[in-house]
Amino acid sequence: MDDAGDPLSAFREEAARALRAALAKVGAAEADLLLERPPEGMGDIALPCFSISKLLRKAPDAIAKEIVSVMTSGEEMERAEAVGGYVNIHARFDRLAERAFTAALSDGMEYGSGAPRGERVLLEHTSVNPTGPVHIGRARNPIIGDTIARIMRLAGYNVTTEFYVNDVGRQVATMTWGVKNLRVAEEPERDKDDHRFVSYYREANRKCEEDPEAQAQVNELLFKLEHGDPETVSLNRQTSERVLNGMLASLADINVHIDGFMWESKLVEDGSVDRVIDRLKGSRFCHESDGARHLELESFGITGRDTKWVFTRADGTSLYTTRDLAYHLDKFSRSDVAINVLGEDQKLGMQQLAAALSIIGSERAPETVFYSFVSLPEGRMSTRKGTVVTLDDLVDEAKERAYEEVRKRRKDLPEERMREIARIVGTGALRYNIARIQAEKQIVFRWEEALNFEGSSAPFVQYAHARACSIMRKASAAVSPDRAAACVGKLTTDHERALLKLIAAYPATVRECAEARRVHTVASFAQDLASQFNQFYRYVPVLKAEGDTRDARIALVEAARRTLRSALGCLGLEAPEEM
RNA sequence: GGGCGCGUGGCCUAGCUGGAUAUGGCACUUGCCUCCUAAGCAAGCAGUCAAGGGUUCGAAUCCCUUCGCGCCCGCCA
Repeated sequence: MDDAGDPLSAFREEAARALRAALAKVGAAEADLLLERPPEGMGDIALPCFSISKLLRKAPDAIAKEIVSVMTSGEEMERAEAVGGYVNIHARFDRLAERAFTAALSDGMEYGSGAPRGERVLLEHTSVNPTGPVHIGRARNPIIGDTIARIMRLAGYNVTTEFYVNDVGRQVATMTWGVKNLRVAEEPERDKDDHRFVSYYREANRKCEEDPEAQAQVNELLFKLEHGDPETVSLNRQTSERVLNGMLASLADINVHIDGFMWESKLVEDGSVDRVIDRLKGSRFCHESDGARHLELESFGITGRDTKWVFTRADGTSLYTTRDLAYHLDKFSRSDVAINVLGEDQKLGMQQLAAALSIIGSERAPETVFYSFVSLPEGRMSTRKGTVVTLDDLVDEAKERAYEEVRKRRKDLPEERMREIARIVGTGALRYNIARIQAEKQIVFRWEEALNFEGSSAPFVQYAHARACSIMRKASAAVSPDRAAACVGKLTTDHERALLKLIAAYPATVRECAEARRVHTVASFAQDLASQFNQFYRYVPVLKAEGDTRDARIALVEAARRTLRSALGCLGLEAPEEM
């Protein structure tokens, strides 16, 4: 693996080698080398000696001291010390700084990039029913999905994102029936097809609840859909496509763009679903009752009231999960790693899908990132009931509030520029606020939190970037990597050193987040980096410094700027040059 | 009834393959713009890491029980 882009790797490897050798010398050659990051100011890498203590039957601190005394020195290490049962190793700052500057300031490759990897990653996200506007209960999906894609791409993975369009199910059929048979008087809240058609969807649902005849008609439409009745298929495709386009416009507003689409109807039309059904029928887990077929999954660790997994209705038509099974087989044929971003309500479904996959002999299973729902203080959102805050409303409100903030401080800017900054800052605040929280935690949506413009927020990070840009504009020229590396000795203050160390940690952070398919750690890294930069900015003059010191500081600002921009990019946020 | 997840200062949150004084932010109080943009910086206030038990030299982290919240257990998607 190519670690040229990671300034810390040489130090980490040297420290690991030295520690392993030292462990052998003290008679603990077989101990695991679990290294961790010590607290601020206590070095750059640490070996806890507590588990070794069991092995050697000695006090941890005695072992730490012994290890330190037998450790060899190296190019990358400054010193090792024993503190409270830990061996803390400090990196040689100059070496680290040289490597960081070389990696961060070289043109042609974004800082943080990992070496290209061979495997194809197919990342499915969002995939919501095209029955109405994207609301914030769903908005977590595109934000998490798009951010994972960006992080993984930077880390070197070959990622394609895909949206699975559920255009053959009952929900869409209900909407299509409504569009065809109902007349909805109310004007849509917005002149967009997702907002327009959701009224028909809601009205159709209401009708179905009170009128069995309407319900029967929807069922008939559903049957025609699955049996390829041209007129029905075409009308259904038209409505869902129009709603989908409305949703995609909303997603584009928060900088989410999807590479490809798979229409569920295609899997029905091209026979993939029938082939899957045939394979399931041949399984010894397959049973039939009243014409419907199901798999008995009790032996697959699935528990509850019912362990049946139904895959064909009595009329022979397929169900959502059956079609999803066909979709997964298709995904496997096009990728080496398949990742899904799904709401936590899909957990059982995914477990069943994995069981079904193994039953039909697939060696592969998708990897899934689950997230909990965003709810309102008054409870859960529902498209059908209309208790939603739409993404479009949220984006408008964010831009409006950000505009007020811009106007407060930048009266010098032309209107158009103020609007542009407000857009960047406002939509950024939204994305950041979702991305910063661990996927499995529930979120209760509150306007004042979603549109927070200070502290742990996108604007905080963007502001640090804008400040760095401001310095770079005023500095006559950027500093070359070689020139920067030559004056690292001038970086002597704690503020400078702490900032540089954070910058140096960026590539490893990106790599780890990509591997763990984790988003929120990049958000907190960005926050830490911005905070450290702001302290540096406050206490360390750059433009007023002279000679090598000035060049070293300009190089540090430029490295910070590039790192901030890249981290913002991972989060799908724009990096404004002024705010 | 069963399964999965979450529960950290008034509010939001990090840490959770056990380990060094539990991380940041919001709110609140108080300082800092003749100085590269104050969307900033600094200081203060604030914690029985849901509760109880267990394992361990050591538990926010692992195990058990209980409580609270969310999600799921459809011939819906």
